[in-house]
Amino acid sequence: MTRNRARYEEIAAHLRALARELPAGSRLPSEAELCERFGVSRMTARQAVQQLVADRLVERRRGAGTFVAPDRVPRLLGSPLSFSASMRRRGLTASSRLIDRGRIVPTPSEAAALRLAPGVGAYVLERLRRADGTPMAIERVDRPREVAELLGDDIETGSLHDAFERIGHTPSRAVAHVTAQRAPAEHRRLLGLGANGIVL
Amino acid sequence: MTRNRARYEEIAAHLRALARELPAGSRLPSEAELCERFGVSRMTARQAVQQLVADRLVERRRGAGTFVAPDRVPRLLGSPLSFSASMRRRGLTASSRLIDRGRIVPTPSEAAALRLAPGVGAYVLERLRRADGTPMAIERVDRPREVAELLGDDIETGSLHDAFERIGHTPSRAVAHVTAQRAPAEHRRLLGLGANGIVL
DNA sequence: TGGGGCTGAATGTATAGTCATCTCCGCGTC
DNA sequence: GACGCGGAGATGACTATACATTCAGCCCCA
Repeated sequence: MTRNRARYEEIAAHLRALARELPAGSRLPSEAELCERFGVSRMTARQAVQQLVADRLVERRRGAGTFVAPDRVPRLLGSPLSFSASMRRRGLTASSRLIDRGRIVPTPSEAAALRLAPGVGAYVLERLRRADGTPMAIERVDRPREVAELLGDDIETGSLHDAFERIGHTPSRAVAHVTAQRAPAEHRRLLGLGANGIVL
Repeated sequence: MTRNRARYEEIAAHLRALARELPAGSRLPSEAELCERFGVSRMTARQAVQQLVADRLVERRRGAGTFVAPDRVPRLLGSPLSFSASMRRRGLTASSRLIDRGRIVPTPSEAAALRLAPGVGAYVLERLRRADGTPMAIERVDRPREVAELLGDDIETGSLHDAFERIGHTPSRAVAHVTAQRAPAEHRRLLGLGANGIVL
């Protein structure tokens, strides 16, 4: 009577709880420790850990141990924040075509959304993302200064997410926007977005 | 000299290729067949298959076999298209709070984006999505008629993705929109969006 | 002809190892 | 004090096996 839950599910639940209450980077119990604590074989403990790895809650470093994954929010919301990485995982080749880039003067309402003073120019970057040639998404990034440091980078095929991390801005929270619409200031207040928050 | 690729990676690559060229629902080789063909033990073959399962490229049915997963595009782009399911997988409780809903008369440009005749009203649905109480995303759906059939549903906590599927519209492609901006008609042409395509 | 049970096939769970490879850290040497 | 080597510990890859559970289809009997 194993009832409804397999042993490894039980262990995985225990680890999930740990991973949620421990700060990012904390070390989790090793496979050997789990074996002893739960009285299972190593493959069973391993299966539990791998479930968390698949969910990106945890990272394993060979020879070192198992650690709570950093930047949990972007991983939580999933792939669009890192299109390239997501496609790579699936064995597809991510590519992108630059549709447009340059400088615009935003309309007053756009300026408000970007927290810019009216009349100040903004940089625009717009790309068509493809997975093995099939168009999947359009990305458009409007950023006051940061994009300037990206213009000229290897943007045709690269990952915006990585690029943003290189210059020290990790996307924090995301606003998923079904059907295009401006995100009013009210939304950002509800989400507690900081000035560096990138809005999706 | 295993070189750079583990046996199970090799098998996984082979299966990925199969899964991509076969139509959805096709049966893939069983674990036993993979064992024989690649000369590995069952646990190794299994590891390869489970990699594809984690990527949602494949579904396994106990007692039946392994099959190419249906509706590949929404799964491909990941979670925001199905927030509830994504959170469930991570052991979190997805909830949502209705921010606003009702009828609006879109501005001319909004009407164009929705492919509506000017002056015709549209239904708006706007929700704050939370994972275990932490606000994660704002969803806003503008649809001419379909949303009407959702108003009154169990929308406070439910899944939009599921709801859309119930009434026969499966989200097809997605436009990921970094920083809020309207998606001009040009974008949808580039992506080849149909009238039922839901824009993210 | 219809229903029911049997059975083979397939996946799910779990055990108990082996060998490889990597990382971290301490200890000894220079 | 700096450097390097080595060992302990950790994950990665893989094997061989056993039993449980579920599904689907076939055959037989009524």
